[in-house]
Amino acid sequence: MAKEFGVTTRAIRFYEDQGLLTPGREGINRVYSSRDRVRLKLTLRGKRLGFSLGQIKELFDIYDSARGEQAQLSQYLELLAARRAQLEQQREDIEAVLGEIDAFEAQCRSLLAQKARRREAGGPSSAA
Amino acid sequence: MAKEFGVTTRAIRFYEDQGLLTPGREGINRVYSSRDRVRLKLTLRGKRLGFSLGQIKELFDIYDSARGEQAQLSQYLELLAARRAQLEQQREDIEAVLGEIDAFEAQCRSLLAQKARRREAGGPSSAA
DNA sequence: ATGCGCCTTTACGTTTACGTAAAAGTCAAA
DNA sequence: TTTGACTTTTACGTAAACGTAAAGGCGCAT
Repeated sequence: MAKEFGVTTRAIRFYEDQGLLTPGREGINRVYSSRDRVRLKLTLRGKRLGFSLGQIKELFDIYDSARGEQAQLSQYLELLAARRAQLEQQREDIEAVLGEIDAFEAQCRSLLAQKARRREAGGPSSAA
Repeated sequence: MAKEFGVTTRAIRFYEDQGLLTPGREGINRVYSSRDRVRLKLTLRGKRLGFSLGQIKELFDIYDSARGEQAQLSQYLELLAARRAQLEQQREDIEAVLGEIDAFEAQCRSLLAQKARRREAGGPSSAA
């Protein structure tokens, strides 16, 4: 599974220690179910978004106990709302940074074009 | 400035150590320019997106040496493209997670509604 | 002069998320 | 049966990003 997802076995076992994965055993060897594969995928996605393993586990735990009492359900809804807010903040941040990157790229390209024109006009000299 | 941005002075000084901020001095005391304020804002935004301080510094350094040689400019464009790719991946991830949160929220709400109906119909008993 | 509040530097401590051996068990091929 | 490839557990090490004292300096109000 490590190769499959491009992570080390150490990382996978660490996720297991943290309760993110719960592989079965065949004798002593670990057997990963499709559930584990999904969870690993979600874990890596969470990581790409800057979530801590603890936060990711919270979400898993929530999902697992979806049949809890209504008080707990309400609590889950709260947590989900918090996550949603964070993600929307991130989305805003991403739009902002992408915009700035666009601007800076354009600036770079125009500088390069300028230099190219100067090379055509003024000859191959690099002097001013 | 710490209060202004809701971070500790320790964090601010740490960012300075890492070369993200470069406050001036009045005698021994630090004086933060508007440039520092902008950089702190960008730093915090980067952090919300899961960038490391090192990555953030790279972007600052790039921005600072925008007047480099064309070889460097091309290199900068490469780095910008890499960052853009990462951000677009994150955007995808965010959309996916937001979608899942929506689904889970809906599921939660329907469960709560069900329970509410049962309370109306079957009386206040919590049994099945 | 001295206490108070604020700033400064220095330095060790902590958490997170693994990396990196080390030592041992297992299973199949040669 | 021995070797090699793979797995397992155990455990110490590490980088990042600060937290948290500790110890002292600066200015000023009393």
